[in-house]
Amino acid sequence: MKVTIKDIARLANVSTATVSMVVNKKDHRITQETKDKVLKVIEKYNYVPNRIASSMVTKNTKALGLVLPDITNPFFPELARGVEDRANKEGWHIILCNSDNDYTKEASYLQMLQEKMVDGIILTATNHNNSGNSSLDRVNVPIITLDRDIDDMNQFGTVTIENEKGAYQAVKYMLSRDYRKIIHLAGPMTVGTAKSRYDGYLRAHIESQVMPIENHLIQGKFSHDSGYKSTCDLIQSNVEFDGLFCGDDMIALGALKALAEHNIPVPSEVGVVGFDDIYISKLITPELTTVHQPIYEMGNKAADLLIKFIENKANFLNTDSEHNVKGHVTHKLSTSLIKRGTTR
Amino acid sequence: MKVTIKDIARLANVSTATVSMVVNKKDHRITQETKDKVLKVIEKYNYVPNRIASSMVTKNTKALGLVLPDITNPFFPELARGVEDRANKEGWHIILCNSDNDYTKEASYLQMLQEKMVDGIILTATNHNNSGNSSLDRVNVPIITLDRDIDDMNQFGTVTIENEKGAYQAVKYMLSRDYRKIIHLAGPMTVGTAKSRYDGYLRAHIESQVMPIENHLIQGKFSHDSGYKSTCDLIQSNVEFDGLFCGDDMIALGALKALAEHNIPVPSEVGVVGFDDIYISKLITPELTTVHQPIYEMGNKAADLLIKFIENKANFLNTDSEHNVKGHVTHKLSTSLIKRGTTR
DNA sequence: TTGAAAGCGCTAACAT
DNA sequence: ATGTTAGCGCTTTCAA
Repeated sequence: MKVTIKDIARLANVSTATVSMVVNKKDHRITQETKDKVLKVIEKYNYVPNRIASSMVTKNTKALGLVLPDITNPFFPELARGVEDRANKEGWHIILCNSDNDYTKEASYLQMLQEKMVDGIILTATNHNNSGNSSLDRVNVPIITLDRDIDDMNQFGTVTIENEKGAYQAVKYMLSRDYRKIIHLAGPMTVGTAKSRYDGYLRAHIESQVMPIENHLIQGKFSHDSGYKSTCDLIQSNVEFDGLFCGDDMIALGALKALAEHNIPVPSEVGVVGFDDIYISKLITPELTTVHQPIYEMGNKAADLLIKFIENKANFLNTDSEHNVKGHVTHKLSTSLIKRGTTR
Repeated sequence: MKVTIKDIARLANVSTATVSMVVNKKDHRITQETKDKVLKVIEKYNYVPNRIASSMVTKNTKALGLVLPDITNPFFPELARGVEDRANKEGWHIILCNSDNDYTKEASYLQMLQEKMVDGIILTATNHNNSGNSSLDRVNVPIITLDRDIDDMNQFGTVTIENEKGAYQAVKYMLSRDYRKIIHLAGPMTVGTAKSRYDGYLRAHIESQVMPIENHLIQGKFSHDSGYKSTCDLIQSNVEFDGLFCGDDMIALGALKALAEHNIPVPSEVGVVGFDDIYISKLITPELTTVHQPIYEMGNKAADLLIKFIENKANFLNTDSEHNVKGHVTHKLSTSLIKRGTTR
């Protein structure tokens, strides 16, 4: 039989109220004597407070839901770690959910998390194109979106990075290194981040007064296979190119593989640039030139904003965040170009 | 104000018991009519059942704790995914904890998880050398250890792989490919898996009647940096070797990097074999020859055993598991050698 | 400084 | 087929 607060109270000859207070360190006005007495009994009987029961009365669970596409994608573990570290610091814990970019799965997780009474949700959202009656509208706990911004307005905040600018800087750099025929191996244009990165690609060309080559945009998925396949096709089709600006690092890794298999020297003949700076980027040879995203920090910041919001230290609305009319907080982190071995 | 089961009951002109039954689909003997009526009110008022309150009375949370060293280490996301998929299938959810191989942190997570009333815990344990009065003894929920077996006997089960055999096969293969001076770049020998893999290395040599070269064992950490550094040192010191059998893939990746930087051709001059088969292994060029671990399946199996144990479908004690005297279940999955480009 | 007791939202045994 | 109600383990107000 599990020992409860009542047992401890009885065994220590005090009331449950007293035990509760010492357990939760709200014991300013409890004598050291009773405190010790209670603590001793707790220790002796290995009492574990039931936080579920606490939650019933305090109405908070100190639990956060973390919904992301797939923890197996190397981008997300670091994000998750950023979230977890911030959360854990003050005794919060996180419930991990993989949505697989599946709208239905996401919705069902969102429902589940609410039933579990999480105090807030951090969401890397699946496409919510069709605004209106989305599953997000039914969510009545604070929700912050991460990495991908979405149109739904139910979230109180968003943490993203400067996708357009990051891409712009990368492509600008490629052009400065005399790469002139740069193909963009993009992610799906339905995803906002993919679109923004393409915008950056274009702006760099325009500002540099270089005309992008014909059919420079190749849409695919954010995956190794996609990058590999696109690049093989490219090589087969005899399109002339000397640069590959990739929508993310996984695409770049796939491209590098294809290039290596066809004995095309990198960076001398073809330059390759990725996006994200996942840790694998610097493990390979040559190391990948890429746009660094502060992934860990993004997770950390999102958790931080969310927790502060929940705790209503409402001064989360300050300084370095920019707000829109609806009180929606947008926190945009900057990227930086990491020049490594896949560009000359 | 949040709408509760009472509200729904009142609005639908039924009792809370009825609402409870339809919400939980224990509605065999409720007329379709009342069911519909209740469902309509639920929908209309967007009622979200409070599972915390349910847990209070049912004494189960459908929550599992997952404690692992670091989700950021590429071995673990796949494990976590295996766990999550199995858990989610039947409505369980998981609480993710990163222990950083820190004993204190692990203990505090274990405590927290119990307070949150998880129904079970899946643990990739930090070293529990000093048996006796470990933090595990204080855990009173079912716990299953994963990947690393430990001496503590509180856990009801363990899921691991055949480390010795996997290593044995790998080294046997290297020898068969005429690599004769094989260095073992091992993980810390304090970790059981590292020790077993070294045992396999030795057995392969003995059986093949090949004498391991002097100073063939180099201990390090299971990390890229460690592999890189060890290999650089090796090259600098002019030790003659033609093979590197690595304690895990991260070490192998580091070794490959060092080799590439020193222009030592792989696999012609030096063969490299890893262990784990993390997905990165096949993204690099040349692809890494390695010992495949069914990582996802391990997570899946652990969650499966744990859930079945909790649900007391106690026939989890069957067929392909072997038991020890104390009713402890050990499930050992097999490895397989994946021959790729880093061996000739 | 400490205790008594109401009540959080729900389930399940029992009653009808 | 549906309703009544005790009680899960805790916190917190109010009283002593």
